[in-house]
Amino acid sequence: MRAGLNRTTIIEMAADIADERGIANVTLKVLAAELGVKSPSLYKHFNGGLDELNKELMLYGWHSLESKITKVAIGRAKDDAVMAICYAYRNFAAEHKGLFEAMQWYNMYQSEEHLQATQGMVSVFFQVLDSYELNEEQKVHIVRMFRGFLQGFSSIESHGGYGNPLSLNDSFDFALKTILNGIHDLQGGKGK
Amino acid sequence: MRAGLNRTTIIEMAADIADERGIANVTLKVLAAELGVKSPSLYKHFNGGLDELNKELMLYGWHSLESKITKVAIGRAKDDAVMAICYAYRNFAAEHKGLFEAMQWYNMYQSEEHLQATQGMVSVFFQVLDSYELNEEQKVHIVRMFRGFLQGFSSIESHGGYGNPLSLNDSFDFALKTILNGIHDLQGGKGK
DNA sequence: TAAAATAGCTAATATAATTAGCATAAATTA
DNA sequence: TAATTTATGCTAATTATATTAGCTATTTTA
Repeated sequence: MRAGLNRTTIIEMAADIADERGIANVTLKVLAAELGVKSPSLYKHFNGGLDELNKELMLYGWHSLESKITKVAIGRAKDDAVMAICYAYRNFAAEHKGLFEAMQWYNMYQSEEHLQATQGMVSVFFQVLDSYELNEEQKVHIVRMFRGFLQGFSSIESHGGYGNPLSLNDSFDFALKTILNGIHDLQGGKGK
Repeated sequence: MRAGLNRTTIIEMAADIADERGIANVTLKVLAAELGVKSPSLYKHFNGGLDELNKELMLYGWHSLESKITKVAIGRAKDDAVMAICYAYRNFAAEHKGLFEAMQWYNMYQSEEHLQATQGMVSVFFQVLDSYELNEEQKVHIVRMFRGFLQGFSSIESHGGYGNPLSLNDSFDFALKTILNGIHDLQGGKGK
């Protein structure tokens, strides 16, 4: 009997372990045990060992996130679409703490692959921003602002870094409204 | 002859290694070699080994950042102060890539100590926001927004995650202005 | 169904962290 | 200042994980 593993099943298990037991437990030892094989066997699927696996985990995370935000953006436009995307991002980070951590952690090795992985998400943002009257430069600035804010806020929230008892939902909402106001201003007060 | 180490010299060396050779090289082996001792000797200063050292490195980073932004905020008020703080934050992250990474990485273990370490920076923000007419809730939202944005933007920038060739300075500036506009709106258009 | 390729295994090796126990420098105190 | 204590370093041994090498059985394919 063989275990019948492949790259996908292994990566998904790694994501599960990251979320449920923390990123520190994403080791070949733990992973192999969960999959019912011995750790050297994993090299048959990931030649580059743990490094390659972590990189793939990072890519898997960004692709999953892209898929989520693509879905929620369908059938929406303008502020409605932006809000939906941002909430989907934040929810993803909350529901996949370990994976979300891996997504950021493994960008340590800044790579073309990482750029491509986030590009999917960036494209969704750009498409949504097409429903406003903005020039290309403005869109770039706005997308960067959203990405920065979303990653930082989600990361801090996820680690319990916001000490104050005030509602985090309210803060998140406040921030999104603030950015959206900025967008409206650029359009000379045109539609939301 | 003894090496004459203490916790501070060790942590500072760890920060240097993180910045110059990457966080992956912050190991007891490398650290001990740089300090001219053998790795077991470091346990005399850090009972908890590498874990404790990393935690202290994280705290050291936040304290350093706090010190920087406190300095630049002196003698400034309102938008001028906010801009100065934010640029100091971003510059710190750029000048201390490795340390900045450690500051975030080691919040994996969300702890009271981590909350306290960031509290210094939060206090500076609150003090600066006192120069505006805002209620406490608004201030909390705004500080959270800044923290989120600054951490995310700096982190992405630092890892080369913003692919577009457009000026990052302009994007950063755009974002700060957008948030500042939001603050002005809350005050009914009062002073900057 | 024979040959080839694949996916698992065990055994061995490498690297880093950690622990135990020793020695001596430095600091403290009688 | 001598004696004592404590702190800081060392070496040797242990543990944990990643990784490599080489073997075997299963699966796939010609």
